[in-house]
Amino acid sequence: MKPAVHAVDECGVKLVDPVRVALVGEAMPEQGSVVDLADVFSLLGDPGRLRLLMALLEAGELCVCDLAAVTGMSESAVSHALRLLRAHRVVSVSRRGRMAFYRLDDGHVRMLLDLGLTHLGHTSAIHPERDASHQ
Amino acid sequence: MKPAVHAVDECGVKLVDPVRVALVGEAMPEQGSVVDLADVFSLLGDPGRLRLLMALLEAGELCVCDLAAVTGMSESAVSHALRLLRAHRVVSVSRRGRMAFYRLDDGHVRMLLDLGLTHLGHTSAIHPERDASHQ
DNA sequence: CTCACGTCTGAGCATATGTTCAGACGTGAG
DNA sequence: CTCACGTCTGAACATATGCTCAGACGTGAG
Repeated sequence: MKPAVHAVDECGVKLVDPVRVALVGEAMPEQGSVVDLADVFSLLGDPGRLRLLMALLEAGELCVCDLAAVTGMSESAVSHALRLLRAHRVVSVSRRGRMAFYRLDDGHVRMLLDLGLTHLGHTSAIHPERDASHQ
Repeated sequence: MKPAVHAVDECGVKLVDPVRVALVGEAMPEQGSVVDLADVFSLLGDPGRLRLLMALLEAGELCVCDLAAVTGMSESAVSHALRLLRAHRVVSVSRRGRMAFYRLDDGHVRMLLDLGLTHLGHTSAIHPERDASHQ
């Protein structure tokens, strides 16, 4: 059905299944899109930021110092993290007086977080030994 | 309804809304779980790995050299990335002869990838200026 | 057996990332 | 106005990350 060994494409690169490679290559999203998506995942890939986002998911809206208290991070670290999230439109600010209240502002990210929490539930069901205690 | 200014909790930390902070703190997943979830997101946060996984999502199964061709990475880089994904049980190998064929091996990750692709679609619909050309 | 091939691996390097520290900024209280 | 407070910022540092390079390993062809 297909060549047992390898073939060589126009550019001289060795391939095992050139047909499938070509098809998959066509179906792949453009470079820029992949990088953008990777950026989003990367944003969720830091424990500190992830805790910030889960706190906002739970609370709806929190100020910087309360976020610091909930996540156990320094207020400076929280501010840096929130700046990143703000730049990617993942969170939004509303300032009242001298305080800044943050909230989740991206439906897709909210879905990713929900799916992630589901994953957590399944994982702790599969690995009960990790289910020590709260915090 | 709530104190206009701040309060101080038992540990001497300044808080604006101690009640909400306590509630959210209770609802937060345990530290270890958050770190594990962050690890998963982090794994998807690299453009190279993300392209590898999307290629596998599309093709079902591919060998290392074909993965290198599809993603434009070196075979060494692909092998290093696959080792990481393998260690986290995101992909699985089946060796035939001297070739190694990889496939997606985590349902949750597959869902995250699907959701991500949806996000991509919406993003390019919202930001048409990014919709240059294929690849 | 001997060799070529596909894959894997460790070392080394350049870069990216997250934190702390010190201080600036804007706001509201006195 | 002056000061304290909550927040933001840049610099500096330590660490983590991903790549390349060179070579090792196991397998199958001759």
